[in-house]
Amino acid sequence: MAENRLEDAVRAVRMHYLQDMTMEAIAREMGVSRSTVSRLISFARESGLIEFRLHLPDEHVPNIEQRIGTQFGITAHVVPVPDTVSELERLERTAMVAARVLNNLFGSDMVLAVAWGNTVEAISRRLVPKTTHNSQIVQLNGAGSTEATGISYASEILSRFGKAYGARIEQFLVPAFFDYADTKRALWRERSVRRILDLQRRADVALFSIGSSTGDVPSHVYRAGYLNKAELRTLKQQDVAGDIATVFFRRDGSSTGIELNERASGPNLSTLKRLRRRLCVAAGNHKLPGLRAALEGGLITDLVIDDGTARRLLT
Amino acid sequence: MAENRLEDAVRAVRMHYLQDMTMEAIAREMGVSRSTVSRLISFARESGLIEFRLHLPDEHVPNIEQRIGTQFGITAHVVPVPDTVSELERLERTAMVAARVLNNLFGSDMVLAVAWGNTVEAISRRLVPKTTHNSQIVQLNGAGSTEATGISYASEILSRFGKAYGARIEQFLVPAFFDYADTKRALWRERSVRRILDLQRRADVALFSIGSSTGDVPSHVYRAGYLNKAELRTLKQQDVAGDIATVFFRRDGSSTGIELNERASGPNLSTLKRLRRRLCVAAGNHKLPGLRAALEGGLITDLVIDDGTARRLLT
DNA sequence: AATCTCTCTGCACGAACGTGCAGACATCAC
DNA sequence: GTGATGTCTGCACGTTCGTGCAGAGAGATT
Repeated sequence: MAENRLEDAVRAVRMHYLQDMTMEAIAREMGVSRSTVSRLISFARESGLIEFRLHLPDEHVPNIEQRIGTQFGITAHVVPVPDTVSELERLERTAMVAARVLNNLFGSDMVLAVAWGNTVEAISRRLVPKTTHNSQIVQLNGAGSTEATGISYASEILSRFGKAYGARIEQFLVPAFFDYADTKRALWRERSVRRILDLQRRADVALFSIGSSTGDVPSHVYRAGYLNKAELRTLKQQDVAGDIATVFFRRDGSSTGIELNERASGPNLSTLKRLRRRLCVAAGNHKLPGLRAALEGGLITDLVIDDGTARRLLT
Repeated sequence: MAENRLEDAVRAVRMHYLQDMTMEAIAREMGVSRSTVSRLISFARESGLIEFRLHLPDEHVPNIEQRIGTQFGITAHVVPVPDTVSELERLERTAMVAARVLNNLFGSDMVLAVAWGNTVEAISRRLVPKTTHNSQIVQLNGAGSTEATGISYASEILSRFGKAYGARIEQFLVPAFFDYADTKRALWRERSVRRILDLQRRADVALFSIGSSTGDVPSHVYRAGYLNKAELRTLKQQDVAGDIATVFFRRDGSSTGIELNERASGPNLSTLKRLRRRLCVAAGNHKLPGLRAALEGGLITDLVIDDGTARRLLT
């Protein structure tokens, strides 16, 4: 029966979307009730069996996207969200679009490196399944903290990606930040760790957001358990604008001389920049300073951003 | 205003299909009525702004398609249609799918050669617009007859294609069949005609159905005004199974020695076979003998066919 | 200025759709 | 055999959507 369900779904979807038939008519032809057809079609949508693809006649790409694209040399996807909605809904809706954009970038025989945090978590809940072969998901930075809640959180995110793409997942079982740079250097020599590092370097697509200390929902790493007050103060003194996967950078996109990076588990920025596609998802104005800096540093190749933040980015 | 309409449509479509919002909610955000949103979205669908793409997890391609595909070495699209519906509806629904399949084959910088007839006419009415650049549509065979109704019929079909793709169209202003082979040979030397012939030879995609003398709706060329009774009798004697664009062939796909082909306006089969993609659309059992022959002769690379006919094809 | 014509919008109604619920049926444990 | 458990289906209801119609507004015509 289970295989039949999928075939039925294909049949129903074809009739509905490709032949413009009503579910009623499809039900009659398939000899089931209309509700069953409705359910088959929902099932098909949820399992990514059908994709809605937008064909913009080039000259009609919304000009915010065009302007962001040309100004920063990236591909931009602007998510229409009115300024009135809550930060949370803005994030959710941006995440939903990001999930679909990701589907166009990631596929068989590829490696996807994912950071973790509020934004990526939201995306992980909205992923549209897509069957791939021989692909892998690798965690981009460690999640261990003094409170130890981060690990299961990160691994849950990761497993959602694995499930959606039918891919093998590789956790990165190290703390987000080390207390001693020496420990990191030592660990980085271990073969188990090097295997992960190597996979990260070979990633075809990296997915991340921008970490920021401000905003209603500050990024995880700026909250208790990861960094202490002294460290946070130091970051501020060094004019840090944001971070990607625990690696900090300044307004001009540079990261040299920021001591904390020596103890961070994420990839240094020059390593990151070697990856082919670097998909950044940024929702909310509090991401702006960090986003500007990341764009300045050329850390991003593809951007999903909400409407309001996009407009402010251009001013 | 006109440009705004398109942008609004894009916005609405994105919210509806990519963010799963109801039209009600979209209307609120855009400050218009729900009906306007509904109309914007219909408009977007009709103008091909949004495409519904089916992702089959490979191993789940309906096995009729798979079997036809491997048995004949082609790509098959089987249109689910119950056996109970009328021939007419079967044709309409097959045509609708064919129009979408064509959109995947044809694009910018390409030449499309179209035959004309009941099937292609139905397709022309269902075309999904798609903007292309520097592409051309060329008529594959002449339409003139002793009754002279065919020309405007064929040119209307052609212009629909041109409109849908924003492409230049080239009519082929010659009769479907010549009375004297000499006339054809003479005309084929004319530069105006050679320009068309050359375009046909350079076509990237050819679109045609199979002509057949049987069935409720026999193909145009088998009806009055094109061939007389003696000619039809001769075809029968020579064991002709069908035709593509006025060029006849036998059960084994061969066409040598069929005298009428010397006087036909369509491309001879070896010329046709040089084209990269040859999309055949066949709806209805009466097309079966001709279709088998065409497949036998390797004249087809892509096939859109209704379910019932597909099943019979495999037996 | 008055009138006509064309296009676009919201309203209102009927058609199409999604989903909680309860019954049917299969599977498994004991 | 009996009951527990889980999955699937159709029904019925509330929601969401498409569309004929009539009014509003913008040019064009006289």
